[in-house]
Amino acid sequence: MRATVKDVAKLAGVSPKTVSNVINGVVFVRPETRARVERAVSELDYVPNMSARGLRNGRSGMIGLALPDLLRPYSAEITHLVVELAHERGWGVQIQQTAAEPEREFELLSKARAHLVDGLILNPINLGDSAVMTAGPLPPVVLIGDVDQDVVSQVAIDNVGAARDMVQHLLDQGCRRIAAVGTPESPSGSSGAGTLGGSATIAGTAAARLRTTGYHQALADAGIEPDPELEVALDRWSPDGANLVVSRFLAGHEPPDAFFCFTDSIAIGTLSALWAAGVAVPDKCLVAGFDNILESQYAVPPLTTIDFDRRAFVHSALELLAERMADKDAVPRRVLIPHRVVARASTTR
Amino acid sequence: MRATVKDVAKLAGVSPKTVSNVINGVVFVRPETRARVERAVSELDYVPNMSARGLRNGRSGMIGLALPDLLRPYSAEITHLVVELAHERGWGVQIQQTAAEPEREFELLSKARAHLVDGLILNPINLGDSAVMTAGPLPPVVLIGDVDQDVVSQVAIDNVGAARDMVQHLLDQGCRRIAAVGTPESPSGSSGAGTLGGSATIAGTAAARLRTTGYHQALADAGIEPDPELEVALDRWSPDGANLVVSRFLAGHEPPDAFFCFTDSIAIGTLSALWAAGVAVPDKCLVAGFDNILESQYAVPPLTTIDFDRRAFVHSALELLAERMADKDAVPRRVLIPHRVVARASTTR
DNA sequence: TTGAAAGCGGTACCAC
DNA sequence: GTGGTACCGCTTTCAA
Repeated sequence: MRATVKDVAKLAGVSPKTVSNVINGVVFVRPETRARVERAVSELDYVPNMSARGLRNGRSGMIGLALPDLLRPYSAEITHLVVELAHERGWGVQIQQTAAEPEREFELLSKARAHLVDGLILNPINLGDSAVMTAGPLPPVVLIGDVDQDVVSQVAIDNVGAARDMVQHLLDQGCRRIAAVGTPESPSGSSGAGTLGGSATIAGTAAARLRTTGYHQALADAGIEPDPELEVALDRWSPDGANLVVSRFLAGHEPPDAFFCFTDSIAIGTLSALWAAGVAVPDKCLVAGFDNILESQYAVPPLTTIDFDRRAFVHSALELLAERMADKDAVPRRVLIPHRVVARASTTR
Repeated sequence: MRATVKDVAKLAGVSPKTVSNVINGVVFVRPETRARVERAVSELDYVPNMSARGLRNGRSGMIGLALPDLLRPYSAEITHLVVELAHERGWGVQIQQTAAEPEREFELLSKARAHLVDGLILNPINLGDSAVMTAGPLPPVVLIGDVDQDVVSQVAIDNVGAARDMVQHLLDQGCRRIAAVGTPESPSGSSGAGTLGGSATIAGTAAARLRTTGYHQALADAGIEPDPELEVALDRWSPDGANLVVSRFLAGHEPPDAFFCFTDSIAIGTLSALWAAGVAVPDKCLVAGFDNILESQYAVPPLTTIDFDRRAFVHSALELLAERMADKDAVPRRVLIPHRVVARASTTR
């Protein structure tokens, strides 16, 4: 049977409270007593019961991480960093997949309120309908990614600016006819090359809208009229989705001067479609991505992309969460992480 | 303040026990009583406290998933499926990263014994030194991936057979000089092209050894003497590591007929190195991977790889875990998931 | 079918 | 500095 504080206390000849003091090491305990307790602990192979501790303290020592889709390499990098940096703070990480379903986001908040997690890092997709905006008393929550709200703390990058910078970079390379891949699905379905079916939709994402805005701004600055035909909508930001819509696009259009893909995953699918269509990159057509995932450097050819300090990004998220956990009434903060264009072979001839 | 069972009971005019019965829906409750309780629950916005329930029941409703490195796309796919399939069983998933450090694997088992998780799915790297093999009473554990042991349940694929099949495929394409990328580091450091530094080591992994064995077997079957120069060691199975060692290899050797890469991530780094060196794939050199990650289909060129049913793989892991959780003394089982070679453009001229 | 009370394992409040 | 004790919220005997 499992040993408890009482067993340890009995063996060490002290009270349960003293055992607790030794384990949590907060108040001063006479070294001799401490040693006796520690010996008893190891002798009985005692491990504290987290459920009991959680019940008593009202905290579980775990945070929740909710991402729309764990398959995206971007998600994997975020997860990796959250787990690592949370570990440094002594927090465990419970992971959830919201599949862009508001219902799942709601379920999460319940779990948080059920004291399963002490706080939540949430990468929302459909925040408009999301529970975050509607529910009453919230657990400590930090949003990652772009969302228009000021209810909870948030860490993000300047999506509009980054998209503008990237399109500017493509313009600098002499491109005029620049397609965007990953634009929000238009309700009318009139966009360039059709869309891919699927339950998990990313259309309407704040990021998609903001990056489209940046794309439009850069074109406008260069005096170029946006061509709706060049806006390729996508309902899932994945290589397979991108590969499909870009292949369709190429079947119906001349290749543009460049494809600005809203994520590196999209860019990888785009590169594949161009390769299959026999369009050489960067000789005939440039390709740029967004996020600088690890794989992008080893794409063929290596991919130009938007980079930002992901570790700083996640660090800020945890910092903001810690703030909220310490003081539920702290005023929500918003942290913006700087970005830059990383030019690689896919956009340099 | 948070509502508790008592509050609900009082409002509904019943006892806490009845509330519990309604919530857990196990015993029969008079519909009228049930309705009253349910109304009280929603009126008070009651959410059960999981810590208390966990303390009482001795189960937390969560399982732990421990992977050596969350960055690998392969890990991301596993995580995705574990989270999804565990969700279907009503389990939460706590995620850990062991960084191939036995110490972290040990920490995990502690957490399991601390009742933070009810069971553990562990992808071990250094199982030789791992706590799994040494510790006394284990929580329910299922290993994923190849390991030589019969202490706990396990789900795996036939690494030797799969590697042999893949090399056979390359031989069938007319290759004779076939390099292997990802072989274990030899202690003497005498292997092909040197290795990459780093704290997280994957050398000595069972998978690396088994895939090397399969590679040797296929060569032997074809009457080809293995050439140690063609065994490129790698201490991290990542694109950057592979890109580096393959670039070095190409600087010192003629390109082989083919590279058999021990994972798709390695293959992606290898494709990039070949592209940079101006070696055309598949015209001058074939490349094959292993795992069939989502990205491999959209590599340039699309990557030949070993595929297996990942969903079945994870499903089996959860099934085995459920068995162990139900009966700690159940005899450990081992499930083998079938594999097949998926031939794509990277190995077909 | 439902109610009352005990207890899961730790910790905080108060004494000493 | 350390010991007793109540109590966190839920579930599970045992009675009614």
